[in-house]
Amino acid sequence: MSDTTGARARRPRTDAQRNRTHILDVAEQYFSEHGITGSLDAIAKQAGIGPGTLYRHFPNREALLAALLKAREDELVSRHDAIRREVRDSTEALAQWLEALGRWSTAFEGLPEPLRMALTEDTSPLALTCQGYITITDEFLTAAQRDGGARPEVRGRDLFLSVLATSWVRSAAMADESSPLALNALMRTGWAIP
Amino acid sequence: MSDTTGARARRPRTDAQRNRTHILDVAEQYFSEHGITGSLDAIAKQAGIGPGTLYRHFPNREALLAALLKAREDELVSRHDAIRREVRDSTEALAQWLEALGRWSTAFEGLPEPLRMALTEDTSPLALTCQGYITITDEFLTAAQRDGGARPEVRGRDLFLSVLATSWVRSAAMADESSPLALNALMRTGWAIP
DNA sequence: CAACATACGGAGACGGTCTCCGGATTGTCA
DNA sequence: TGACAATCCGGAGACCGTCTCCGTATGTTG
Repeated sequence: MSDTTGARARRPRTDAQRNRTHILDVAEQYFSEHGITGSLDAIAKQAGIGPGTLYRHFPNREALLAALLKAREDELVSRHDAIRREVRDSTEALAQWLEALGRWSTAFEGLPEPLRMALTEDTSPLALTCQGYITITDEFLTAAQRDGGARPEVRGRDLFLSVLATSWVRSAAMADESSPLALNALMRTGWAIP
Repeated sequence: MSDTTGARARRPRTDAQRNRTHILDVAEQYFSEHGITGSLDAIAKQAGIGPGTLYRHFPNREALLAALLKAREDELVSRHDAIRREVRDSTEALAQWLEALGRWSTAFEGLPEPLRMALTEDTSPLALTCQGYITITDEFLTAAQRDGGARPEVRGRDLFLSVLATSWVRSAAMADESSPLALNALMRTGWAIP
């Protein structure tokens, strides 16, 4: 529905489109290096544009983040498909999905924070994404529960939050690198049935 | 060693002392209402003093926080004593200690964040406090492990981080109030041996 | 090539952190 | 008690980050 709609808007100007993708490129790198709390104006400057331009494309940090994560969404969705296709054991499938979620939520330093926020304020552009992933988690979870591999009292939302929480611990590189692993193990013994 | 040291500093002026405690009072209330990310200058204004005065007493937000938590330290220490005195079952003792830690780390909205930071940068005034509580956690934990109530591979540091992580989830009041409870339960099945 | 919609850019309002130092206040000692 | 020195106060303002507004520039369409 983007081609021949009745009163269709003309398509965005090419310079705008170019700027948009360029901002995303720069932001991707900048957030990777400085974490998501880095200065947005600095990103604009590094992209060679004015702050106004950046803020028109992405009205705030969350919007920019959402756009960046959109790119990684395909990655996660295809991982989701691969797991459904290749992993027979439903418990193992859940475990692998949670691991994929963990990688996703540590894409940038400090990412777990806005993700958690998005779960409370549904006005956030990240809220929809999170909700979708919770649903997927629930699917894997109920399958595992049906097969007796996961405790029945656990909910998908709780697992999603667990992943976020352990990713949050991992943030701000700890002196002790083993803690995130330990927490993951703790979580797993928490939801799994041996 | 505060009385008759050789070249002892004279004791602080009474107005300074008065200001200090007054700042703490105001900050306690302000952080309770607005979370720990509230404006420090606003606290100064509300206390009827200049920003400079606040920052001389507490050079940054962390220092102020540390001072506020110092007050609650007694509370936690006495809780620690009470548990050791009254709770016979070492596993139950550990559980109760973790619960006390959880309450401590949710004293103010947003508190878990600086606490986690303090664990990585040992220059923080909060670092010592955290370290102490990790040690205590380790004591309770090894006792529980000796009695076969806790998994041997778990470490005190991991449990402390777990508590912080669940408190972090609780922050920013979720629409779903049951999640923190669920996470706590998950954690417990994670470290406990039935 | 108009003329119109759209987008750009940067000046600057705003709010927060934190510093600096002239002036006020307190403690001390003769 | 009356200086004097040590100490502390207060607020102006430097600095940084977020975000807005609008005159100007650039694309797009007929």
